[in-house]
Amino acid sequence: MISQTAEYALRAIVFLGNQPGLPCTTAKLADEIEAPPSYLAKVMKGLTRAGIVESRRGLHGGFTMARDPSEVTILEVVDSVDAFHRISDCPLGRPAHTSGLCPLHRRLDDVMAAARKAMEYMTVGEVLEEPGMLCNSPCVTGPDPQDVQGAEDQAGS
Amino acid sequence: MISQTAEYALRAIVFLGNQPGLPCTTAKLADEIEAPPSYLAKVMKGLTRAGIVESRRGLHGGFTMARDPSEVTILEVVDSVDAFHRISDCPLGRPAHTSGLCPLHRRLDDVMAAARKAMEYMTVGEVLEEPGMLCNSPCVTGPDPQDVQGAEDQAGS
DNA sequence: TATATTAAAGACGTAAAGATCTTTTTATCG
DNA sequence: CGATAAAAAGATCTTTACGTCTTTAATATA
Repeated sequence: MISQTAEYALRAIVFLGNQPGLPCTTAKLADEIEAPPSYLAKVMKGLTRAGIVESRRGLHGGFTMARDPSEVTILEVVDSVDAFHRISDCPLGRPAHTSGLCPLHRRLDDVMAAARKAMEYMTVGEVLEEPGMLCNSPCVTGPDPQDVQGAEDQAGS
Repeated sequence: MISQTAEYALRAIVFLGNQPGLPCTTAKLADEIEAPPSYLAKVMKGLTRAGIVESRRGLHGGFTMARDPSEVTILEVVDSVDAFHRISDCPLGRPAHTSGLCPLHRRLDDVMAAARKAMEYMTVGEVLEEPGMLCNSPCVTGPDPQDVQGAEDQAGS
């Protein structure tokens, strides 16, 4: 639902939002948010094109927030790198459904709409203001992933 | 968000729910719901394992609903073929976040939770009962996809 | 102006989702 | 029993998302 690409974008924005004015290079950002540096470079291009961050090349360059974090929604960030689609047309292309979706797809679109709306109302500023350490705050001394995986409820035999 | 695989599963369930008792073969189902037959066969295995449909091999075999459509939620169908995950652990594995997510990931998990809950409350029966033609009803004479693509609002340059 | 530093752009490689095909197993019917 | 019809199982192919690498363009500083 939220792609890996969107995850990286969100982590990057949260980090940049925490250092207003200070440009951060792709390399440093990647290190901070634990994203692959070369891939992050691509992701940042999307954020730049969307006008969420500003980029400066050359020495002392890097990325800074282009707008106030309180004016940037989570949805904008997600959409800028990985368009989050609603269902607007019948996936089966039924001519009878060109105006209005069938009961099934209307419901599925409702789910999408709910998720979209939830993200539209969440701003980056809100996330920053909330007390509690962010993932990319330097809150720990060493990385210790602990590899807690599994123990998911499995319905199949 | 709702994968192609889940789409096929949902269309199949809606079709089967419309013909209680009558077994439908993979080939017929695929034709009706416009899914690739060989791939649909795989998808149906997931639904069978989850106990949502029953399968019968041999002549006059096929798939039928194993439970009443009103007792089957959209979420169950989606989960049976393509587990829909919540965010339970910090994606960065921060030891400080083993109990509780950071402000960002808690919000992202909220979005997931909302989507999940929405699907949990939608039953297949509800979809079937609603007036309005379903995508896979034989409501049209010929397929005319019309290829209406594009014209999406684009936030970029 | 020359050099170092940085993002932009794009070619290329990898992994996972989506899709196809073949073989095996189970069932029906003559 | 033999033939046919169907799902189950699994090998393989394709497409797309994810990720790496190299080259180019822009910016700062000496």
